[in-house]
Amino acid sequence: MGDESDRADADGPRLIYLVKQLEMGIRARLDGVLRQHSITVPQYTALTVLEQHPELSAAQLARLSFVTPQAMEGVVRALEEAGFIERHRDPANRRRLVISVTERAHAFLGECRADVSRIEEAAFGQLSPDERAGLAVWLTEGRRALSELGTDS
Amino acid sequence: MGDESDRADADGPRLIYLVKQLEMGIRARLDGVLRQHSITVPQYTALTVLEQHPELSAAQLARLSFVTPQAMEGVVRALEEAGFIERHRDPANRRRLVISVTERAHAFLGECRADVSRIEEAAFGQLSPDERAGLAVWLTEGRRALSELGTDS
DNA sequence: CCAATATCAGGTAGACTGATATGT
DNA sequence: CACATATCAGTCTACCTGATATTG
Repeated sequence: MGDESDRADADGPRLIYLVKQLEMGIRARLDGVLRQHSITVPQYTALTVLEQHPELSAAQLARLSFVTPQAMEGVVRALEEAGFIERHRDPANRRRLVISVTERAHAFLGECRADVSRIEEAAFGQLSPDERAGLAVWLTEGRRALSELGTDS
Repeated sequence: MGDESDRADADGPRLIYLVKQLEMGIRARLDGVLRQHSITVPQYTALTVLEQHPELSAAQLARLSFVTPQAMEGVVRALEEAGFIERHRDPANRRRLVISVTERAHAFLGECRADVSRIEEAAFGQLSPDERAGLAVWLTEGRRALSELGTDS
C-alpha cells in the first residue's frame, strides 16, 4: 500500500497537479480572451459541449461536467438569457428540458474560434500531430475513468 | 490562417477542452476528499506547490499559479490562519514576505497522501510508467509555454 | 413511494479590477 | 519617479448543500 505513495514522492509532482496547473494557465489565458467576447469560461465551455452534443438536458450536461445540477443551472440560465441556447420540453419525458444551440451561438463560437485556437497553439504548438493524438487519448481516458467513479468517494 | 481553425474542427474537441474536462473531474473528486480534511482545492494545491518550492513569496506563487496577487493573497491568508504556513520578512528585500511551510502542514499533507493517490491512480492507473512520464513532460511543457505568454493577451 | 429533473434559496470561496502603502 | 510587493475594498461568478414541485 505504501508503493504508490512512495513513488509519488520519488517521481516529483503528481500528474493530477500537472493537469491542474496546466488548466490554470489555460483558464487565465481563456479568461482574458473570452472577457472581450463577454462570456465566462464555464459558460463558453458548456456551450462548446452543447454544440457537440445536441439534445442534452441540463442534468446530463452537469454529469458530463462533474458539477451538481444546481451549479449547471446557473450557467445554463446565463446562456439562455444571452440567447445562445433554447430549452424545449421533451415530449417523450416531459420532465426533461432539452437544450438546443441557437444560430447566434454558432456565429458567436465562430467569432471566438481564432482567438481560442491561438491559445491551443501556444500550449501545444510544439507537439507533432501524433503526439497531440496520443495526448488526447490519455486525457480522454483519464476523464472517462474518473466519471465511472462518481462525484463522491 | 484558416489552417489551424479548420484542423481544430476536423480533429474533434481541442486539447485545451480535454485538459479542462479532465481537470473538472479531478477537481470534483479532490473536492470530496479534501472536504473531509477541511481544506479547499486551491488551498491544498497552493500548499503542495509551497512544499516543493521553499522561500517563495505570495506574488511569486501567484505568477506560478496564473492568478492575480490579490487572489492568491486570500488563499495564502487562509493557509496562514490554519497554521499551515508562516511568513517572514526577507532581510535582503524587505518588501518580500517569504513563505515557509510548517511542521503541521507536513503532517497534514502526509495524512492526505493516500486519499489523493487514490484519485491519481483512478485517473492514470492504466498508463505505464513510460506513458506517465511522457504525459508529465507534455503537461509541463504546455504549462511552461503558456507562462511565457503572460496572463493578458 | 421512489428516482430523476428542474429550480429556488442561502452560503462560501475564489477570481477579478481598482486603490493604497511601502520598499528597491 | 518607476516598479514590485502586499493588502484593503468591492463585485461577480461559480460552486456547494438543502428544500420543493413535477413527472415517470
